[in-house]
Amino acid sequence: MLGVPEEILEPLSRSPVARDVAHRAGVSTATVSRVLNGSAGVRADKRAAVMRAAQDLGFVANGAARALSTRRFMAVGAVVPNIENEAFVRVLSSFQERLRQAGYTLVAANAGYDLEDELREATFLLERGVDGLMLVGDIHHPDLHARIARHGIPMVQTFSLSRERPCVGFDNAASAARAANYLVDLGHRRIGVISGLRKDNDRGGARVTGIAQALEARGLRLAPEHDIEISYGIGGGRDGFRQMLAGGPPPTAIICGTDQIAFGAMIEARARGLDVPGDLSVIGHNDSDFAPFLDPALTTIRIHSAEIGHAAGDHLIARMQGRPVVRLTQIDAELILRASTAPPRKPDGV
Amino acid sequence: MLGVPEEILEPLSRSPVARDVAHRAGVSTATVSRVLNGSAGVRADKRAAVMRAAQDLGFVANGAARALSTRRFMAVGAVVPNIENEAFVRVLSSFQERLRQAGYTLVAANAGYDLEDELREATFLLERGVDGLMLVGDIHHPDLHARIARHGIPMVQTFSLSRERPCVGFDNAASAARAANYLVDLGHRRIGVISGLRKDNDRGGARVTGIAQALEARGLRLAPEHDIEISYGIGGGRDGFRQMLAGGPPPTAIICGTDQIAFGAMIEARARGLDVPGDLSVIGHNDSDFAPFLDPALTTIRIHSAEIGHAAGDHLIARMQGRPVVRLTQIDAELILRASTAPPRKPDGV
DNA sequence: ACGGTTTCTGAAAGCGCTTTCAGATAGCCA
DNA sequence: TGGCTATCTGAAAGCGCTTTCAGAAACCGT
Repeated sequence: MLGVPEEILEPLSRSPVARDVAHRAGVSTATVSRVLNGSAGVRADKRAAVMRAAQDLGFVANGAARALSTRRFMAVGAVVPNIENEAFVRVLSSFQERLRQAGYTLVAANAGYDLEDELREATFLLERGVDGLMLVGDIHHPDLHARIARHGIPMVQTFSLSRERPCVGFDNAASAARAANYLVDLGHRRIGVISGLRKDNDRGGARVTGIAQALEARGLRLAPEHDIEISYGIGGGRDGFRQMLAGGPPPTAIICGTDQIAFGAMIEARARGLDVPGDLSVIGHNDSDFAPFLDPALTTIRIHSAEIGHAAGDHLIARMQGRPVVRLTQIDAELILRASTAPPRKPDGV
Repeated sequence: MLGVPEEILEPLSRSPVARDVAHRAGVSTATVSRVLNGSAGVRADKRAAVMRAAQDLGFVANGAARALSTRRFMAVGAVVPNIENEAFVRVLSSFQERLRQAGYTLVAANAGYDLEDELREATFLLERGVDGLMLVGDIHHPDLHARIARHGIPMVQTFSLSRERPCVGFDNAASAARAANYLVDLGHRRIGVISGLRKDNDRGGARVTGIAQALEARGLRLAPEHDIEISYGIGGGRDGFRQMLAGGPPPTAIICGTDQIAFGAMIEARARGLDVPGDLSVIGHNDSDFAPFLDPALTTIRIHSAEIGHAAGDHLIARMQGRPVVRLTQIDAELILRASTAPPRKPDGV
């Protein structure tokens, strides 16, 4: 009573091919193809017969044969540094949404912040025959662009802007600088940074640079002991803040590379009896779903991931279809003010 | 000085094919193929010549042609309910790891907890020619299995166990029941549940059922007003707990469908002046990365996502290679005890 | 140095689809 | 109804690779 055993359909000799449909409908494979695709100019009765036959047989065109014949695979690849990172997942998700609408499949790969690995994964996708490629950031293996070019497919890079390559992103330095300026405006003078690993990661690097420059422009500086680099995560945030406190006079405000890091830093601050935002203002990055629910709610730089994904998708689709595109799409990040930032308790003279 | 313009490689006539390599190496395409693949029995000098030529030309075999010829696509599909859900991402990630090692590509799709959409996405992957398919859960569109069978490819379902289909997962009901029993052992008598949407989601449903049965076995019951269904997320957890409090005497403990929900419920509890775990014990699901860092640290049911992904990958690879496999792999979830659970402050008589 | 093996190698036949090209049909006007 | 154009349709030629099959080359023992 639990339904037919699975094997009943299994040995179905071989899946039907276009010729089977053609036979059954009494037409040629050419007509079958015409009906199932472009469908231009096939007489109504034949069309119906083909549809019917295809239906009956449960015909599904063989993708490889089609790809070989049309020389288009209808798939695009994406290589992201970390598929478990919320921001990238959101981009992939919205990217896929667009692609799917246009009939493309997304094939995503994970490169783990390593240039060699990224090259390997991208090559793998290229071999598979993807029709386009999405990359993250502006730092890649020296061979990567040549390989992509050799395949003659379009690529777009996301998150960072670039003069040289088509891109969809924002100015990491500028938006981090905005956060820094906001803190300075509030009266903070000793401002720290806890970022994730910056090696081969232009986003992280640009953010710190942006902050340092903003501070300098205001006559302040990012002290080396307040510039901490950790591996991502809540635990990293705790460690990072602990480390920062070990290095001289504590900052009155910190900017963190992710909301997870900010969360960790806040936990550590509380454990040390520091009040947020009274003793320490905290700013995160990404506006993760939990950010508004922290105590206090986290001020953060919101990256419009969904829009980046959509724009990257639109860009690639347009190019694959030979339509004109703009090379650079800027989607600015936004500073979301919440309760984790406030003027320092006793304004520091410089 | 910024490097050569991008166009320099772009119009590279056409990417090299096996015949070009063959020419250059002075052999036939058959030999090229032999060298680049199975490589059995080709004289060393010819082999070297072919390698050399392939290298020089930057030859990359056309995947579609290869797939068409071998009738194997070297890709497997996965359809998950929500690609932004941590648990699924972790499974995909470890699943991909295994596949990648075996030379397969993972193509993942998002079905959004809707059976029709799942069918659509799976069909899409099937059309693409995937050699295997991973699904989540035990509830699917009635046509789905027939379609998969028609393609003659193996599939494996994850997270839920099944008598009828190959699967890798755990007994959702049993592990939730274990959590319930633990709470009862602590002395709790009024236990509530906040789960995500259960429609077309056997995992969620099984968990609640498991809890209800466990309570009944101990002479208790899951009161309808303590059985709340919400859409996932922290906000949902807050709403859910609020709703629960509105329905009569409050529970002294709750089990939540995810750690996010638990987080939300804890926030709401605190907002209402309830102490966790003094007034309310909370158990989550998944052991998300933030769980140990909540205040108090969250007791939760840890799902060994990485192991599920690995096992599912191994299973599929074995079947695609025609090796024997076990149909059912059980990877039990584990109750991780932390600080969010404790005996109720004043033990309730039943 | 020769026949018999054994090892290599290339020609050619697909894999299943799309698409061109020319022939077959249908449609139209006088 | 005949001739001409406009539509449809099928045969056949690929797409670029793998793989079979049979012939060529290399190797062996005597």
